Amino acid sequence: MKISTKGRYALKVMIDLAQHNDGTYISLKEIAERQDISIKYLEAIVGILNKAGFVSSQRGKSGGYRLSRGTDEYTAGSILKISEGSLAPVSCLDGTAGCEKAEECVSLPLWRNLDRVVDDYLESVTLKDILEMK
Amino acid sequence: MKISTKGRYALKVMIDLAQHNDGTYISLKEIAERQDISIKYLEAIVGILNKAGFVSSQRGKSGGYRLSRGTDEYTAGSILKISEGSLAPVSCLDGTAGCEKAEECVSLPLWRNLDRVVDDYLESVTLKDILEMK
DNA sequence: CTAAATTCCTATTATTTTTATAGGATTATA
DNA sequence: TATAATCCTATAAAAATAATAGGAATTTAG
Repeated sequence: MKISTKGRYALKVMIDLAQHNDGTYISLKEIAERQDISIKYLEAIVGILNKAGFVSSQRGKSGGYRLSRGTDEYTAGSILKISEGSLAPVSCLDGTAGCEKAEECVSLPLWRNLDRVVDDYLESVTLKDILEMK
Repeated sequence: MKISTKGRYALKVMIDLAQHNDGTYISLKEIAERQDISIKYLEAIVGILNKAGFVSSQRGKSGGYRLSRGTDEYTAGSILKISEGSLAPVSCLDGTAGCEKAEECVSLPLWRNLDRVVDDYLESVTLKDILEMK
């Protein structure tokens, strides 16, 4: 039940951008040094956040990334879902697919409830909240 | 954040044994057929449950497995933790290790809370509850 | 008694997913 | 116009997951 580095690093990037949220663009070089993650791997992760509109980018010299909304407008859940693809504990709850044996599956209600519990919590926490947590 | 087949199958085995909980020993052959999982893979999974004392085994002809306690004495969490090893969303919350940068880690409180939320839910559900869920 | 059916044990293999790295094209600015 | 950045596609390395294989040990049913 682990969150992969994609999700963890995506959250770190968002937190880092939030901590340097002064309207200027922050380069991956800076983030990579602060968070101790390679620039190349960060490129892949920030690419996802960028495509999803979670960050704005500026190419070229002195370019970089910045948050595109206020820190209270991102939930932990939204960041993790975008970067991980899905947070569902079993793949039959991913997207639209759904298992054929869903009707008769005795375990499914448990997984559904677990999914709900996780989602409820992660959607209740904003990036702003995370910065203030201790 | 997926539960692996180890955890899913372990739960299936426990549910199957609960559904045939008449004091007799149920062979892996039966369970394998009902749950559509290979006997060989089941052996590995039930081995874990057996070592943990979750099931009792009887070797030899007409042997098999049966629950060693009442269905209300197993939580979903205990079954999944034994089979998966850990349910923690990040490895720094596994066992005793702990990350060196824990003090300064801005994400950690979120992961701790998520771990708590998951654990609270899964420990609140018993095998008996699962059989009655819909 | 003994053949059959089962658990138990240790390796090994195959597959998939995760975790990156590489190289260079494109873009904007200082 | 050189430099520093994002962006894009492909590839590789490592780790974890999922499963199989072969046979030893055990118990019972006939």
